[in-house]
Amino acid sequence: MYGDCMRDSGYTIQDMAERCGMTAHTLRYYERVGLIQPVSRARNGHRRYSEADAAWLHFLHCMRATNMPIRAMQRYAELRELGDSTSLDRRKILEDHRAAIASQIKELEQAHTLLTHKIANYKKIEQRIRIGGPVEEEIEEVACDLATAG
Amino acid sequence: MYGDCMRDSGYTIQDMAERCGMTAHTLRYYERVGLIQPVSRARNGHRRYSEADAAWLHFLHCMRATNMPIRAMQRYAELRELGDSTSLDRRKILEDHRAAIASQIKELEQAHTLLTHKIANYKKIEQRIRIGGPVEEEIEEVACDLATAG
DNA sequence: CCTTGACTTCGAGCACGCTCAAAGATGTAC
DNA sequence: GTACATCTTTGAGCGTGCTCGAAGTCAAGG
Repeated sequence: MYGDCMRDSGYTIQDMAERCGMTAHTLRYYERVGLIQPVSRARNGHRRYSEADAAWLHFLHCMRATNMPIRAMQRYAELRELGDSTSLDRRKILEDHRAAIASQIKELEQAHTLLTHKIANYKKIEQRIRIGGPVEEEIEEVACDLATAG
Repeated sequence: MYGDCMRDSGYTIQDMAERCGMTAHTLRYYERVGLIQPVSRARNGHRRYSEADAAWLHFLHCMRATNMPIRAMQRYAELRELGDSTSLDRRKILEDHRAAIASQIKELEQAHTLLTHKIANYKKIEQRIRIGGPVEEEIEEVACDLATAG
């Protein structure tokens, strides 16, 4: 396919997609919606991503992976383009998202605990089935009612 | 509105929605797609939810809140209807979801750390702005490149 | 009797975040 | 020069999970 002369320095969209755990489609989409500034091009018109692009895209990926809405990311990207004077607003956005992350972690941890209880309960039920004993849905009293609610 | 004779025992859909942090729309939707068995009715045809329904819906809510797909919840609900013989399959589903939760927590914690770094960095930048010093984007070397990538 | 309000069903619509298809350009290899 | 791969743009389409609107029922209150 492509030899050495069309490199024009930088990552191709495919390279970048692999590096950031996104698809090329997504990278173009992010550019379209303003999450990343127009990427520089090789002479043939193909995108060539820089290291700075890589870092920024990696950051975007982290934010999306933790459920920051595209809207918020757009707002952040916009402020970033405006320079240092927007530091406060940008920090606010990050602080809000950090809080959102904290509350997600809390919910996930609660569910994790619940599941651990329920899984233990299932193991007990399976044990009863194996030894042919009576299978009652609620074998033990667990901290949370939910462990035996299904 | 409703006096005493139409109670017919059980929570109304509104009560239930509030109790479980969902909307009445969502409760009907869950019933439609088989996440909950047809709910018993008052004589006027209105739904009346039992305590058992409440526990099950609360569980469903926990699973959805931690991003279990509706599909998986449907599968689980289906097995639940089939009784104890499906214990193993159900446990597998819960174990899979618990693993998914663990990996979400991991990702969220990483992002949380990253954000803490970035926020600290923004505070430094704001400090420089206040004292009128030179504002360089990267004031400190932080563990993660990303802390200064935007 | 008429209004009010909470419910019912049903199907359509929506927000989000991609994801893809079509048509075309360009560069490499044979 | 022909095949092939990789990219380009544009606009449309899709999967998920609700969310809503329309039209109707039913009981209570005035």
